[in-house]
Amino acid sequence: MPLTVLLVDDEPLVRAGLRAVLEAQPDIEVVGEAADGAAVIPLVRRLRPDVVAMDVRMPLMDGIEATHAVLRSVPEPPKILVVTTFENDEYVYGALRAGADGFLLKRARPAEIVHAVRLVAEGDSLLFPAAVRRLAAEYGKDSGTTEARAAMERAALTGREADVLRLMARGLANAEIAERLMIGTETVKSHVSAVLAKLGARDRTQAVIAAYESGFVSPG
Amino acid sequence: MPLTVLLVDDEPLVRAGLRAVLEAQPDIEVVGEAADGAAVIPLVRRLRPDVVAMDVRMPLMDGIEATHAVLRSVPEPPKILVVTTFENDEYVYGALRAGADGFLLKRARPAEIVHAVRLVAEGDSLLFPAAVRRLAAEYGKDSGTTEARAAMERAALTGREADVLRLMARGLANAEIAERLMIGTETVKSHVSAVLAKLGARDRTQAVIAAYESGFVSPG
DNA sequence: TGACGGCTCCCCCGCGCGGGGGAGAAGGAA
DNA sequence: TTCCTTCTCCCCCGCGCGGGGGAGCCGTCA
Repeated sequence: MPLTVLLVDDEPLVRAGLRAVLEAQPDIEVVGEAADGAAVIPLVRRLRPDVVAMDVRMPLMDGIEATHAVLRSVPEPPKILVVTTFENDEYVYGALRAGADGFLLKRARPAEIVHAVRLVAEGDSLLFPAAVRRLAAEYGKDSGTTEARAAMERAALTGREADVLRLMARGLANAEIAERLMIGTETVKSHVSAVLAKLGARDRTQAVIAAYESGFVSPG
Repeated sequence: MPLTVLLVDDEPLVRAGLRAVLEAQPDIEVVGEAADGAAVIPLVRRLRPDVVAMDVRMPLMDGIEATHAVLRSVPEPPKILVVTTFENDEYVYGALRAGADGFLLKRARPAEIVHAVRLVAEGDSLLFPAAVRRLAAEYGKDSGTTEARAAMERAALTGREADVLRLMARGLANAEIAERLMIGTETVKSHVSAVLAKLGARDRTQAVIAAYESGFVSPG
């Protein structure tokens, strides 16, 4: 009996990616897809998947509400694996509180994705054990950084720009970044300018602030 | 090359149990044992284990301090798997903040124990990802890295310098800070220079990073 | 009374930063 | 193929930033 998975994401591309990765496994079967949280409940009722891989950010009904609904829709609800782009997504905490069983970063490697699906399917308590769940319950949330995070998403930095921003956020000067990345300082300047433009920042300090506020980098 | 594990627990019985469970695996080798956190560092230096299974509650030096010490003892520190009896152990949150990679309940089944060791060894980000780590930091209320916070305290900024740093951390230029504080730009420059000198920062970007890392300002 | 620290303001000076251009190479998509 | 993005590197130029000085005012404390 294969491990059945239901994919829920508003982006077809992401669904296709997940499907490709998961179907490559002989014992995993993607039994359905949904583009929005509102469409999930009937699908869960009919397909009874073992795992629901759910995006947190979706139109109409987001992953938090959908998680809530799914868990109350059937007597033996599927495991919920929350899919997100940013580690410090406020929505993740919300989903956790709603009863999600695990979460997964979109930039995870294929092996990690498969791994995560198997883990939640097994009901592995290492993912979101009660202790962590309690943490989330007591977490005050609503920090107002949603704007910053949205801005960071809209920015759509390229890989190299992200590299540069990470090093900027560690206090490195252009020449130091160039040395670290083994490229010329003029190249670094180009990337820095691109980052500033995309983030709407006037100087590197504002860019670094945006990086912190959006959770692109985290203190500690 | 087997997966090497170092056991740290004040109870010999627990160590024996873990050893029995882990040694039953052909690819896992228990390379050493310690009865207290204080004894861990030299062992880690000598044995270079892949994973340290560490009890949080121990005499002399507890698992939190020990985790801290281990992570600073060698350039490529082992993964720390925190072992605890209770799920809601406050010490677990402390260990998490100290940089532990995963945790394990003593009442876990043998298969789960082996599973957990393998997971942390693989560096699986599903255990304690940054989001959960941040959650723990939030929960503990004391934000910021301990070192960074200590540095900020040592800096002993004057009231005005603190004002200026706060505005710097909001991305304001010197002229804007001057306007906001109703003082001259030259005055602001004086304060900025003082802040940089006290924080050991080379430029305002590094100062702002220090402000975030120390919890002087918080995202959101 | 003097000494000290904090806040305020001023000067000069070097330089890294950021804007505005342009341009070639590589690789994927249409 | 052509088109586009990404990454790479180059030029010039203005300017804000930060360092190094100095200085006056006003409190507190010895």
